[in-house]
This record gives sequence, structure tokens and C-alpha cells, in this order.
Amino acid sequence: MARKTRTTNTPLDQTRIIQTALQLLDEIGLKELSMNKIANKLQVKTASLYYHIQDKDELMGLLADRISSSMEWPDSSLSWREQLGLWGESFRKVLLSHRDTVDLFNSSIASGYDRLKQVERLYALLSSVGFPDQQVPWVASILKNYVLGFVGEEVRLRLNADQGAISNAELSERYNQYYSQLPSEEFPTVIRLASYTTNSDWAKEFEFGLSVLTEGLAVKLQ
Amino acid sequence: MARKTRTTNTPLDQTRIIQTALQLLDEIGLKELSMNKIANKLQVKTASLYYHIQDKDELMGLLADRISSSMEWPDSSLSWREQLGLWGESFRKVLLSHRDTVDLFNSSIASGYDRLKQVERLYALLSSVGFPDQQVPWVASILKNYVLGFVGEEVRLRLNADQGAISNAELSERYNQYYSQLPSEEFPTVIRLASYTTNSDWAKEFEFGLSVLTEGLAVKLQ
DNA sequence: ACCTGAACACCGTTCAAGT
DNA sequence: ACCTGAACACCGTTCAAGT
Repeated sequence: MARKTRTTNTPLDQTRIIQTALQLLDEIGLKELSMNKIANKLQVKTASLYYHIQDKDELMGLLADRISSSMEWPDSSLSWREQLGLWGESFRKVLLSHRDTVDLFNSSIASGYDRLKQVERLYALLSSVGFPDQQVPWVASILKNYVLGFVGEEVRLRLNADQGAISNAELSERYNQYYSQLPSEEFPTVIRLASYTTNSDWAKEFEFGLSVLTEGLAVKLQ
Repeated sequence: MARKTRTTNTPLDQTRIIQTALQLLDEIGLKELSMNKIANKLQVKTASLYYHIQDKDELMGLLADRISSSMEWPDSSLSWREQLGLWGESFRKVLLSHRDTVDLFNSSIASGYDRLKQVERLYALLSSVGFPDQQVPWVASILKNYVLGFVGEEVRLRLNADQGAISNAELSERYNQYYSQLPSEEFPTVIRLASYTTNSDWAKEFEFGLSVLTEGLAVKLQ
């Protein structure tokens, strides 16, 4: 038999699996991301993945960790309001840098090094600002949930728009039509505000919400 | 052939499917809830479900709608702060009344009658308080996301506790041990606050967060 | 009109066996 | 040590066929 000259594939390891999974995530989205497809892309049988990884859940956790490792942190010489503002924008940017990250983060508990590191930094910031120990995890959780919730909704609504390759104005018009079909005695306010439920400036809306939080937190700090 | 006296099953319809699915949801949780198992519980073949329902996604939406139909609404004669406080508690109560409701709500867009009705009521409240039209959907979204995020985390952490049938003190101890394994130069704050990350009074923490939001909103209203 | 049998194209995971 | 073949117990969905 002729000796095959096919190059031996570089061996599998967690890093390579994660990297490929992340690529695939961006191509096909979280719902379509399967162990089979990841293995396929790595030119390997599915069972091989299980030598390097416990199960799909663990892989999802590693993915989330990998993504959050690219968080940038605000300079600690800034005021706490500025720091929180920049933190929020930075977190949002990270979440928008890959597909379906919000679902990914929500489906796995933060236990990896990189995600814990984010928690550490946020705790430290809040603690230095003057929040009592008991409230620090509470406040951190509020902030984290705000960003996750916001970006989750942002992505859901943007997807609706992108699917049809439609302009903002057209989308707004479509919503208007949808809502105006509703019985007007039952949904007067929804109908009246229909045009405001879509065509918004996401960055501006994000900042608005974050400032609601910081104002509220400032009151608590008094 | 002998005539079978087996009672003919009451015919399938959406309502019966939803009801059974909801029961099953509480028994086995969202991840285990499959069309097969729902059909099985109804003593019917899986394919039959598809005569009454488009697909699983639609069923999940109907489920979410059914759950949110039992929302109670605060008396509109109260102050807006009180109304928002009661609204939050009511929403939280509804979410805690069935298993995995947060994932359910997050995986389906609000389009059914009952969920839209909740939106209408919240919009109306915020509008009457004096928020400008553009901000009403923003604020509603902030409030909704706060409750969903909070309850999601509450359920996740409570589950950790219930799995081991463990007391609050024991759980806190376990967390302490877990966190103290971390390198102390890297995670000083997380380690220091370890005991506060678990044994909290959920109702109190919920109220705290909601009051942060209302204080912040009050500032915006000035 | 309502339900089913049978098939399709997938899942995640395990484990003995191969190299 | 690392990978695979083969199997297991499931998924959601479709559709011609039965009553």
C-alpha cells in the first residue's frame, strides 16, 4: 500500500475545541450548535470530544468563559459613575461580539476563571465605592442582569429586523400595522406607543437605563 | 368482535395540551419537557399534537401566556411607587408559581393576548406617572428585565441548595470552602464576601433592587 | 375533522475496542 | 494517551393513510 501523505491533524485539545465551537457559534447560532457539528468541523468523530470535555454543559461554560476573557476594564482613577458606565458599555460590547451570548451566559453558571475574574473586579469596584458588604453581591447582580437583559432584548429585536433585510422605518411601520390590528379598547397604550417600540437608538437607550440604575444607587449611597 | 367499552378519551384541543404541558413542566422541568412526553401523558401519539399546534415554539409561547394570565394588578389609586412595588412582587410570585418560567419567558417573544395585556397595563401605568412616550417602553423593559433576571438567579441558586437538601448555613459553608480554594491574591473580594453570596433573604433582596430602580426613576421624573 | 404509523434527519452520551 | 465504531435512548416534525 502506498504510504498516505495526508498531513496528520494537530491533536485535539480543549483550546482547539473551544475555538472551533466559537467560530461555529457565530456561523449557525446557539440552537444549531451541536457536538456533532463541532466534531465535524474539527474533522473528528463526535465521541472524540468526550475525551477532552465532560459534556456539552461544560463546553458551554468554557465558551462563556472564553468570551468574557476579552472584557476591557475602565481606569480605576475615574469616578465610580464613569467606571460603571464604561463597565456597562464594555460588557455590552463583549456580549455583542458573538452570537447568542446572552443565552449562553444564562445557561451556564459563572465558575470559570475569567468570569469569576469579572465578578472580582466588579465586587472590588462596588466595595471601594462604599457599598456595605452585604449589598455588594446584590448590586453586582442588578448590574449584570441589566446588561444581560438589555442585550438579550436588543438582539431579539434586531434579529426581527435583519431577517427581512428591512429598514428601520419599514420595521416600525410593520409593527404599527401589527399593533393596530389589536382591539383598540383593550390595548390603547400599546397601540399609541407602537412606533416607539422599535426604531430606537440602542446605545442611547442602554445609557438611559444604566443611568437610571446609577442614580438609584447614588441615592442608596447617601 | 366484542364492543370495547373503553371510555373514549375527551378529544384533544389546545387548552388540554397546554394544561397537561404545564403540569408536566412542574414535574420534570423545561429541559426535560418534550413533545413525546406531553403526548404520552395525554395518552395520544406525538403526531396528534401537531394537528392542534404548529410546533414546539408555539406551544411554549402559549404556556408563557397561560402562566402570565394569573398576574394580579395593584389598585390604581395607590402611589406609583407602591404600584410598581406591588407589580414587581406580583410578577415575581407568578414566575415562582411554576418551574423554569424565566427560561420559558426568555425563549418566547410576548405575542399572546395575556402577555400583551400585561404590557398594556404597565405602559399605561408608566404613562400616567408622567414618563414621556419614548421612555415608556424603555422603562417597562428595564422593570421586566429586572424581575426576570432576579428570579432567574434566585431559582438557580435555590436549586443548588435544594439539590443537596441542605440547610442555608451548610450551603454558605460550602460556598465558603469553594471560594477559599481560589488563589487569594487574585480573588480577594470574592473570597471576603463569600458568605454574602448565598444566605440572603430573597424577598428583601428583591425589594432592595426594585427600590434602586424606583429611586432612579424618580430622579428621571423630576 | 381528527388521529396514527411510519419514516426522516437529527440529538448527547457511553464504552469496548483499536492504535 | 488518544481516537473511533457501534450502539443507546432519545429528539421535533412531516405526511400519507386510516376512521
